[in-house]
Amino acid sequence: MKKAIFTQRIIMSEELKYWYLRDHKLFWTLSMSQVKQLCIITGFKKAKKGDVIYFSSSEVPRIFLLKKGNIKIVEIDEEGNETIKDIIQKGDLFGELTLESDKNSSEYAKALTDEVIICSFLLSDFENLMLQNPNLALTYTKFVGLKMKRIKNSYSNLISKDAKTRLHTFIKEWAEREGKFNGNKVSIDNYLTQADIAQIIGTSRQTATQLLNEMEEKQLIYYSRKEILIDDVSKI
Amino acid sequence: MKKAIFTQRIIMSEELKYWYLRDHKLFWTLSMSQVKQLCIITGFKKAKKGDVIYFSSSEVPRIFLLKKGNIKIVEIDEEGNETIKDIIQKGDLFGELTLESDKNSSEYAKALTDEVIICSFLLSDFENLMLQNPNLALTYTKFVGLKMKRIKNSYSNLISKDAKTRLHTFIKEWAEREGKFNGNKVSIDNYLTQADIAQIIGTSRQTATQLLNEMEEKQLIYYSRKEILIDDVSKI
DNA sequence: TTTGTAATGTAAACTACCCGACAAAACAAC
DNA sequence: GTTGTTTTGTCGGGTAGTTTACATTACAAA
Repeated sequence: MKKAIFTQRIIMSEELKYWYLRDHKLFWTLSMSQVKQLCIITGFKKAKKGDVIYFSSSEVPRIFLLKKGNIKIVEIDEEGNETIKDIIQKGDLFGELTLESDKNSSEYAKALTDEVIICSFLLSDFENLMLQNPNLALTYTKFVGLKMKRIKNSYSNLISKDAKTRLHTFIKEWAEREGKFNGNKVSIDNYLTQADIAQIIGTSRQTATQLLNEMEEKQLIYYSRKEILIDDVSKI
Repeated sequence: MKKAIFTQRIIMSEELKYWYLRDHKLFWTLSMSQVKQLCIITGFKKAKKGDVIYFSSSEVPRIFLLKKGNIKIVEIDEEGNETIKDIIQKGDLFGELTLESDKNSSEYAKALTDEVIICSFLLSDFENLMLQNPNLALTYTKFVGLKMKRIKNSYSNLISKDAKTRLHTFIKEWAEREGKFNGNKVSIDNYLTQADIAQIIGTSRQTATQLLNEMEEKQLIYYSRKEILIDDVSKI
């Protein structure tokens, strides 16, 4: 099950790092020098599909920014059961969004796609920058707030609906977030296994498989390991 | 089912309003004049148990602060099914945490306790103040972040665990947040019905009742409409 | 091309939980 | 007190979904 853990730190010129950060909406309001202030201690990590990425809690608290690819945040309990806590997509911030480090959590990230680029900076630096630049704080808050709203929605979706509805809403939302549209047809780049999907919608792998096949029989979707094709999103 | 809707706007001296706001951690960093800036347009509302409080979406977006009591935020879907979206406690901020108004949601709040005092101010004023006072921005960000973490936890708890575990974790967290401790014994001021609890942990009322009685048989808790007594929190 | 591993498919037994229905108890209003 | 309403208690029948267990297929590495 477990694969070799391998994450690589990339050596990068200051200039390049700068653009990586500047690229993100959150940092548009910052001046050149302010971004550089963050960059100095910025670490970049690259990972490949299946790689495990730890945010060792012993280190100084950091904020992460996913530049490329997709990762999942999972938590392991005493019995070794994986629980998916979050799916992070390109452009998302993650880590200590509370701006407070939390020691006793056994969370780690796992790369879902082949090319994953993570960029991180020190929490303290980020805080200082927020104090200097209130606009950054405002934007950041909106980011967190938006994310929260999303989570709350899937949350209430989860508790009240049955597995089928949950799968349908999940696929729909996924399509809306990441799908390439072509009229009503959508293609999604599928970096999740059926087991992953099952975990996300809170059901067993077997049920997820059954439901996906059922959707395929009804010609609603075409499922493969590489991509998911949706014939007509409005029908889902 | 529905009770008369009745919320009362209280006329208050500037001074008193000022202290209501200043009282909250979030506003400690603000100067006298800055708080007054918010206060000018601040509205206070008082409600009694069972009262429904609307945040009419037609109005200007606001941020709310619950000064006293407990309320629940519920959403009604097409078929009239209530879904509990949040339980707000004394001191909590709620409303548009995203700092963006959302028109098409049919949410409203319902008072759970007898004396509920809500204080609100305009979103735009708050944003301006955040820009003027970076420290406020930082504190606010931490607030939102913390809330997010809580939601995420209950979320992953909900999808992976069975009803019994969910109830246990809920009671435990409730005790930790609001209980009056006395060694390992805790007493919780119970403002929720078993139906409420069932909704929160995502199960049917009957199952919740069964599980609560089971816990009582095992001497883990003593349940009544007024309060919940826990013999030993560590055993839950 | 073979071989190993991860992902998907399928089926049957079992069970936690939902739902309907009704009774009893608790509380509030009169 | 009496009466009305909300909350809590209890019992089965039905079922969606879990679990175990194994087969098959896809894919990458040697």
